[in-house]
Amino acid sequence: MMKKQSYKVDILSVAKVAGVSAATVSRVMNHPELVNPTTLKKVERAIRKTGYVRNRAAQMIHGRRSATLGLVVPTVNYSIFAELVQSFNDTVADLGFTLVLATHGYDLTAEYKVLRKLLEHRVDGIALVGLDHSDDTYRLLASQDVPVVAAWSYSRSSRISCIGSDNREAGRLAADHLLALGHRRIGLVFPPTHENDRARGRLEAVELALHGAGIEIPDAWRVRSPYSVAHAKSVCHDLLRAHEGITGLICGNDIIAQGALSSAMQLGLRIPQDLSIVGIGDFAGSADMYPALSTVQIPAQQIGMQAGEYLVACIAHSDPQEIVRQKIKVDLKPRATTGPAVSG
Amino acid sequence: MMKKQSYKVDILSVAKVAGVSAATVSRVMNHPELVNPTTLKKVERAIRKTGYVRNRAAQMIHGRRSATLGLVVPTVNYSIFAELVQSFNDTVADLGFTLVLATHGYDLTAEYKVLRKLLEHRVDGIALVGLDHSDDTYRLLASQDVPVVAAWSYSRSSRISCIGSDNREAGRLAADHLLALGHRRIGLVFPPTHENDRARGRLEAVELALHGAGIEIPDAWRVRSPYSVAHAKSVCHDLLRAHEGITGLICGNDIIAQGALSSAMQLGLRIPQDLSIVGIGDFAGSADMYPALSTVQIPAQQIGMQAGEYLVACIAHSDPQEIVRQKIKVDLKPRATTGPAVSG
DNA sequence: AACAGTATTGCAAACGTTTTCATAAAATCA
DNA sequence: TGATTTTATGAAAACGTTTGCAATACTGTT
Repeated sequence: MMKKQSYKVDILSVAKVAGVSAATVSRVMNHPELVNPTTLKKVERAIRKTGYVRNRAAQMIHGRRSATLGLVVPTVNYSIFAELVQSFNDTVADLGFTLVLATHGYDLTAEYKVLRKLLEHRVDGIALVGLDHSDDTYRLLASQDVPVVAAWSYSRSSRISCIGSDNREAGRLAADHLLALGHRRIGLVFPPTHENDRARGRLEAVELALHGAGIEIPDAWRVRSPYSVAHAKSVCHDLLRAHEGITGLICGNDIIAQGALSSAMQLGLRIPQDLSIVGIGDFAGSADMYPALSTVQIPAQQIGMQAGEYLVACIAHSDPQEIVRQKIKVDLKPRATTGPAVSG
Repeated sequence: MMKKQSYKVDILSVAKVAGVSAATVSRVMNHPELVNPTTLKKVERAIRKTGYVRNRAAQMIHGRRSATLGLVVPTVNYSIFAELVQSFNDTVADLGFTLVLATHGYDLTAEYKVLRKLLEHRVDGIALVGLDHSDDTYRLLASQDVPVVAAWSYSRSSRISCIGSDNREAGRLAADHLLALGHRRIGLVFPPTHENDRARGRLEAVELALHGAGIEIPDAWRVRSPYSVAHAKSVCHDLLRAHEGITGLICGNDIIAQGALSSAMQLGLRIPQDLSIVGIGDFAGSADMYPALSTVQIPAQQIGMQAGEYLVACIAHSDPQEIVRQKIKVDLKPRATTGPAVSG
C-alpha cells in the first residue's frame, strides 16, 4: 500500500491525502492527545499510505532537539571500547536518542575535527574518552553550550564532567598484585603515553609502585606497543627472548596482555609458573581466555551507561551545567595468568 | 578570543560582526571562490571570533545532503563487527561523511525501528548487515529513495545491493577442512539461525558437506550458543564432557571458537591432537591467539571499505540505483587449532 | 567619456517542520 | 433557548540556512 514513487513526501502531502492541514498532521505526530480520534485515524492512515518519514532536520530547526548524541572514541578496533560503545548506545537508544559515532585513532588533532563535525550536526550531547584533549577541543566545548562528559577517566580536577575510573589506581593495583606475589623482575608493555591520559596514568602509577618497592627496572624492560594483539605479541616475543630473567609482565591493557600471553606460550613458557601476566581493562572475553587473564577491571559497561544517563539528564533539565565528577571503582581480578614468583 | 556566552550564534550574527550580509557568510563557507579575498578574510575572522559552527540541519533543509551515513549492525560487542565498523567509518569519514550507528541485538523488529530513526535523520545512505530483514524493513527501504547496501552477506538474488561473502561457501570451507583432515566425529556450535542468514547459510552448508561425506551427526552434537565467549565456553564444556568421541568442532564464528578453545583447554584436551577447532570470520586477534585459530577469513575490512565507497558513489552520482552485488572472496586460514584426526 | 563586460554583494524566497493565535464547532449549563 | 466553556482545527510566523536574481562597483576598450 506504500507509494513506490515517493519523490518527496512531506507533511503537506500527508495533509492533502488526509484532507486536513499540516498543523494537524504535525500534532498527530507530536501531541496526538490533542486531536480528535476520528481525525487521528484518518491521518495515521494517510501517513502509512504515503510512507511518510518525519524530517528531524526540519523539526530541529525549530529549536527542538536533534535527538542525537555524539560519542567520540579513539578506535572501535578489538573490544577495547566495545562494551563502552554498546552500553552507551543501548542506554541512550532506550531514551530515544540516536548515536553519532566518530573515531580519531588516538590523534587529538583528528579528534578536534570530528568533534566539530558532531557539533555541526547539532548533537544534543557529547561523550569523549579520557581527559587528554587539545586546547582547541576544550575551547570549542566551552564555547558551545552542549552537555559534555569525559568517559573512562576520572580526575578530581577535570575541566569537564567525567565519569570513569582512576587510571593511576588501576596501574597501582596491577603493580601491587605482582609485587605481592613476590615478583621483582618485571617488564612493562605500554602504548605511547603522549596524548593518552589513561595509559600515562597507569604507567606512572606502576613505575611509582615499583620504585616504592625498591625496584629499578632496566630501560630494556620497558617496551612500547600500540593497542594491537599482533604488535604486542611481536614486541613481547623479543623482550622475553632477550631477557629471560623477567618473571612478570604488566600490560597497558588487556589487548596487549593478550599478545603477551600468546607470545609467552609460543615460547613455551608456562603461565603462571614461568611468567605472570597482568592486564588492565577486563575486556569482554578476558575472563574466558585460557588461561584466564588476571587484570584490573574497569567497568566499561557501567561507565557507558552512566555517561549516557548523565547526558540525557543534562538535556532534560537544561541544567546550568554543573561539573560532575564520578569515580567508578576499579577492581583487581586475579585469575590464572598470575602466580607466585619463583626465585630466579 | 571566543565568545563565552554564545547563546545563539547563527549566520546572521557572524554577518553582523563582519559587516556583510548573511548570503556572503554562506558563500564564504560553501563557495569561497566567489567572494572577494578581502571580504573573505573579514568574514573568516568574524567566524573565529564568534565561534560559529554551521548548522547542518538548516542547510539540509535546503535539499542539501546531511553528510551522514547510517550503519546498522547487530551488535558492537566483541570484535565481531569491529573491523567492519572501523573500516566503514574510516572510509566515509575521509570522504566527509559522519557515521550514525545503530544496533539491534539480532532482533529484526528492533532493526526496523532503528532504521526508521536513521531515515528520520535523513542519512544520505544506509548500510545493513546481512540479507535477513523484515518485510517492513524492505518495504521501507524501497519507499525511500536512499542508497542502501547489505554488507557482510552475498547472494546473487538479493533484493538490495550487497557487498559481502558467500556464507555457504564459508561453511563449506570449514567443513571440508575438517573432513580433509580425516575428522568424522564432528560437533557443531552455532547461534540461533532464525533471522540470521549468515549463521543459517554457514550451518546449512556445513551440514550439507558432512552429509555429502556420508556423515550423520547425532542431534546431541549440535549445540546452540549466542555469540558470546562465556556462553560458548559453557556449552562446549558440557558438550565435550558428555561426548568424548568428538574430534572436531565447527563453530559459527570466531567468538564461539574462542569459547570452545578455552573450554577444551580447561578440560585438558590437547589442541589439535585431541580436538580440532575451526571458526569462521578471522576476527582481529584470531591469528594471534595461542594456539592460533584455524578459521575461514571473511575480509571485514575490505567489505567495510567497499560498502562505504559504494554508498558514497551512489550519492555522488544520484544514480538510478541499479542493484550491485559484489562477492568478496572467503579464504580458509588453516592455523594451529586444527590437525589430523586420530582414529578413535 | 560612454560602453560593455565582469566581479562582488545583497535581497528575498524557499526548504519542512512546529507552535501561537484565532476561529469554528460542539458540548455543557442555567 | 441562549450563554459559556471546551474541543478541534487551520492560518501563518518562525527557525537558520542556500541560492536565483538583481543591483552595484569595478575593469578595460573604444
